[in-house]
Amino acid sequence: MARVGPKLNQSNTLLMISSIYSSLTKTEKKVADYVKSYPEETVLATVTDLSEKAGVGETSVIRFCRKLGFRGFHEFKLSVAQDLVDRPQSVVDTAIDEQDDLMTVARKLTMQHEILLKNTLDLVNADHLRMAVDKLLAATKVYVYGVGSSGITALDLHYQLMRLGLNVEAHRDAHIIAMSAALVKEGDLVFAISTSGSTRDLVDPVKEAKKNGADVICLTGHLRSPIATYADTVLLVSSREMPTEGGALATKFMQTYMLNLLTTLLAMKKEDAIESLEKTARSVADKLY
Amino acid sequence: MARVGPKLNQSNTLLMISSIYSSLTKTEKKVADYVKSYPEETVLATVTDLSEKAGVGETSVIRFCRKLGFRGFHEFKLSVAQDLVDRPQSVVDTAIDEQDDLMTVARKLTMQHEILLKNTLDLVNADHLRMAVDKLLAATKVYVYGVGSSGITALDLHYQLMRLGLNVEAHRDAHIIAMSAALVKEGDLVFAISTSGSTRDLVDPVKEAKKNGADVICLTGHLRSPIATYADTVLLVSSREMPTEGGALATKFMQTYMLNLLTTLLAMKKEDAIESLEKTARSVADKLY
DNA sequence: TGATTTATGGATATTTTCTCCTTGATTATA
DNA sequence: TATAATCAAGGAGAAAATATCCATAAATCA
Repeated sequence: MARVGPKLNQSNTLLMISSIYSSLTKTEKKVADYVKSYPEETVLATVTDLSEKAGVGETSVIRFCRKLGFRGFHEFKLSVAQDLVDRPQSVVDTAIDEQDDLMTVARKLTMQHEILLKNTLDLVNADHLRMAVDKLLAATKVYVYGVGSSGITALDLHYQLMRLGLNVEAHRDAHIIAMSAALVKEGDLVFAISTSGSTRDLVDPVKEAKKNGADVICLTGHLRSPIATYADTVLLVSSREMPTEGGALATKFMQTYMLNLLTTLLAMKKEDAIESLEKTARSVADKLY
Repeated sequence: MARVGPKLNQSNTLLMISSIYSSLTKTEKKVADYVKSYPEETVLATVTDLSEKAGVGETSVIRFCRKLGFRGFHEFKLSVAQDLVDRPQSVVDTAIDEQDDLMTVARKLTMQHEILLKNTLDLVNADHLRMAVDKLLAATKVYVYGVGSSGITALDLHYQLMRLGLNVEAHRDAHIIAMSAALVKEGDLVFAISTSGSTRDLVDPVKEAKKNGADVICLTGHLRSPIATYADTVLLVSSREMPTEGGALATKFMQTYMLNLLTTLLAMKKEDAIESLEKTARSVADKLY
C-alpha cells in the first residue's frame, strides 16, 4: 500500500490511528485498540510483546506499523513516544490550589516566575541601569547594605562584585551599616537593597551617606518609597505579591535576576572581568574532589 | 545512590546529559557530544551507527545509556525522541553579544532565565521533591550547609525555613560545618548545598553526618557528583559547565527558584505555616517608616 | 616502578525485528 | 456449487540490532 505516512516528530500518531481505523483489517484493529488503550506500555514493548497482548501474530504488528506509514516497528514506537509528551497548555490558571499535586505546583510556580521575569523586564529603566553600571565601575569603593532577606541579597551582590575584581564590602547588621555610612567619602558608592524601600535601618544610613558625598544606588520593589527618593539611581524589580503567599519569595527571585543583569553588564564593560573570574575560580579548584 | 534517573516521559534527557557531563569518561563525552549536536540523527541511529559517528566502540554507547539511568539504548532513544518534541529553544539562540546594547542584553538575559526555568522544571523529580518536603517537616532539627556562593544560598534557605517556624540552623564556615556535622543525631536533617557537588568541605561533613544517622538532602547541579552519591534525596537544578559563561549566575538563580518551590510546598503542607509567616512579618513592621 | 583499578572495544551471545512463505478464509465467477 | 483468485494471518527462520563477556590498554595508586 502507498505510504501515507507521518514523518517523525510531526503528526500525532494516536490520532492518525483513529483516522485510518476503518480501513484496518480485523486483526490490525486489535493492535490499534491495544495501542490506543495502553500507549505507555506500547512504547516499551517489543513486537512479540505487543503481538501477544493484542492477540495477533508478530507479522500483523509489523504490517500495522507499515500501514501507518512507518518504516518499521521502531519508528512507530518512537512516534508514539513523542505523542506522550504533554504539550504546553495554552491557557492555564497559574494560581496554586490547595489540592494541586506536587508537579502541578511546580509547573504553576514556574509559570508564575516566568511572568515575574517579564514584568521586571518591563520595569527596567535603561538610563538608571546604565548609570548603575558606570557608577559601580567608577567607584573607589562600593558599600552594599541590606537587612533581613535583603541582607542576604547584599551578600550575593558582594560575592559577584568581588569576583569581578571590584573593591566592595557588604554589611547586614543595622549598627554596622550605620557606622559604615558615617564613614563613607566622596567617590564611594552605597548600594542599598530594600524590598519595601522603607526600612529605617537603611533609609537613615542612606541619608547619612549622601550627606557625606557618596553616590547611592538602591534596589527596591517600590518606586515611591523613602529610599528611592534619596537614591541617585533606582533599580526597580517587580514586587507584585505572588498568589499563594510570599512576596518574599518573588522578591528574592527578582533581586537575583537583577543582580545577574547587573553582573552581566559589568562583565561586558570591565576589561579584566573575565580574568578576575578565572582567577577566583582557580583559587578554589583544589577544594574539589 | 538512589536512582534519580530519568523515567520515560518525565525529564529532559539532553539536559540530563549536560548535568552529568563532567562525570563522564573521555569516550563517553564523545558520545554525549554527538548526541547533543545531532539529537535528530541519534533518534534514528542504531548502536553501531552512533558508535561509528562518535568514533567509539559499541560497548561505550551502551554504557553511556546505562550511566544516564536507562535500561539500554532503546529506552535512551525513546527518551531523546521525546525531548525533540516542541523544543526549538536553546540558550545558544539567545547568546549575548559583545556589542549588544543594554536593553538587548536585558531582553536576552530574561529569555535565558526563562529557558533555565523550563529546563529545571524538566529536571524536577517528583519523588525526591516530595521526600525533601516530608523530611524537612519531620526533622527534629535542620542543618543547612554551604560554602562560597552556595553558602549564601544556605542563608536564604535558613531564612525561609525559619519564617515557616522550622527548627533550623545554617553554616557556611568549613570548620564549623565539619564540627556541626560531627554532632548531628538521628532525626536531624542535613541540607547540603553545592553547585559542583564535589566540594570537599561539604562532601566530608555529609559523609560524617550520614554516619551519625542523619538524613541528607542535597541541592546540586550535578547528578553524578560525590555529594549526590551520599545524599538520600537529590534536588537537581540546571547547571552549565563554563563558570565564565555565566554558570555561576545561572546557578544562583536556579537555586533560588528551587528554594521557592520547596518553600511553597512546605507552606502548603504545614498547618501553622501561614501563622508563622504572619508572626515574623509583624515582628519587623515597626522598623519601617 | 610494579600493582591495581578503571576504561575501552572487539568477539560473540542474545534479543528483536523483519521477510518469506504457507495456510486458511473470503469473495468472485462460471 | 465448484473453482479460481484474492486477501488476511501467522509461523519459521533469516537478518539486524542490542547487550555481554573478556582481553587489552590506559590511568592511577602505593
